[in-house]
Amino acid sequence: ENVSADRDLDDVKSSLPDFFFPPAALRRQQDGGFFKSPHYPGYPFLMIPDLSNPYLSNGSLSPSARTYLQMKWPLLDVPGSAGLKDSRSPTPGHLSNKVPVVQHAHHVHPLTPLITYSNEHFSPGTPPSHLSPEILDSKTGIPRTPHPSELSPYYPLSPGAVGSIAHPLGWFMQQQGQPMYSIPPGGFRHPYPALAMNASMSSLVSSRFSPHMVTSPHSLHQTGIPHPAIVSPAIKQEPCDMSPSMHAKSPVPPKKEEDKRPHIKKPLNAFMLYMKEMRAKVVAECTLKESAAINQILGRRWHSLSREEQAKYYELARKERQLHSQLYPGWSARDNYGKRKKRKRDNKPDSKPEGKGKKQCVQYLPSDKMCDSPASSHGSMLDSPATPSAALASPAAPAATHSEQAQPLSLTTKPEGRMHHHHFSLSGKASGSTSSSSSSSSSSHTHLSIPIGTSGSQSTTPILTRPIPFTSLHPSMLSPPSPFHQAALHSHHALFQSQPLSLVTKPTE
DNA sequence: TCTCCTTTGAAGGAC
DNA sequence: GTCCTTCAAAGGAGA
Repeated sequence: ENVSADRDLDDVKSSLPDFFFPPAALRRQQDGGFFKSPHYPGYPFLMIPDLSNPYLSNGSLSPSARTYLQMKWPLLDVPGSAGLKDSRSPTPGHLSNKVPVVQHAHHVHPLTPLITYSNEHFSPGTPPSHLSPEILDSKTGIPRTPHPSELSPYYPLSPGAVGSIAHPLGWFMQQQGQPMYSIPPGGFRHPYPALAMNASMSSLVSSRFSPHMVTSPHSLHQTGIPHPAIVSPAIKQEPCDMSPSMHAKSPVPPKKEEDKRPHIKKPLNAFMLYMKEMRAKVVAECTLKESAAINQILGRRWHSLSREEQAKYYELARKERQLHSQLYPGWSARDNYGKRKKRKRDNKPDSKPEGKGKKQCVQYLPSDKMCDSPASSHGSMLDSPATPSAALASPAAPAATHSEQAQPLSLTTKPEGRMHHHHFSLSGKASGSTSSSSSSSSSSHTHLSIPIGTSGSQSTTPILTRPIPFTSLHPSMLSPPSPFHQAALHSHHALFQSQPLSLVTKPTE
């Protein structure tokens, strides 16, 4: 995966000027080859068990965190007390775009290592070395403006916008080459007190971008918030405040105060984070291009992840939410309701099975289209294996799904999420996730299942799916069952022994 | 141009 | 506590 990820990254880099991505040799020189070969390119510091505060008050790594780091990344040289790359370190962490993680970890905010733009990091005066707006060119010795990726790849500048600020997760998203959030081109007037950018913050932001960026017509509003969760109205095509200059040009009168609110996106959940990271890889491996199909694959892969792997993303998501809540104390997910075009929903999952659905009963991943791989899973495969990973990885993790190995004729759980949980859940907590997905995509079941055995009745539509044998799957699509999975499978078998095949029927009207 | 599709997870409202 | 709904990302497909 590392090779693949590096390759992807290199591909991206190769398309950019050397200014942005110095030659590998130079990079190695800059980072001293310190982290040139991380075992895992992502989440180096987020995987630390003692996430609440993996670092000691003096900035050094706590023993437990150090141990974990060493275990997780054997090649990672984890200093004992001097700290990884201490903020006082002569080697700026941001010079390494490989493992930015470490670069931020040492000057971690007490809350989380993700917060690099809390006030304490924006104190007036000369910013610390790791936040220095300039990087000495190793060739000329002349200070140069760092590339966003060096600051934080997580918040690459959006087109025409300037206002990205280093995001602690930047390294995580770098491979995708896309910003997690964007800043309104014209900035905005934030509705939340916590969004106010103080002078030091503002100066830092402006100082961290090259002149042409700062002088962009869409330069960051003085009171703009350099957080990526705020989406550009230009992109989202949603009502949003504009800078004075924009107002001057716009014949459209300012809208209602409420409409001026910037669109603050929801923080990404664990799966979304995973998707962002893995999408490119799946796309590369598979000939499929449709996101819906890719997402199906990703969904399956997600379930095939080990508990530890998922835990990384849950933790990452947790940090992201934490950060988000700090930045936008008054924000509520409800605020975004109705911001996007109302999705046409069928409250009754089957009111119109073949109704407007454009792709009803269409398998995104037909069995004969193996995308030379995996995923190619049969649509029905999507119902398979199950791993209690998620359920155990996080308190909020959903219950496990079932395994086709244990259940030759597996049931699509989409329409009856709750029921699904009741039948297959291996954990006590049955989150609403499954049902939520079913509700949000009321017709999703038809895409993933092979309707069979309708018994000639139109009144009910047994949602049955016939899983594909593992042998028909591409190896890369399925992870070999880990001991954890095996244990889960075992439990699952037990479950099924006590509850044979429960047909989930979908009443139609 | 806009919406749908598809995935999981989080959050909030209703009951 | 349970259930339901919406949104977060992504980009091809279809209207």
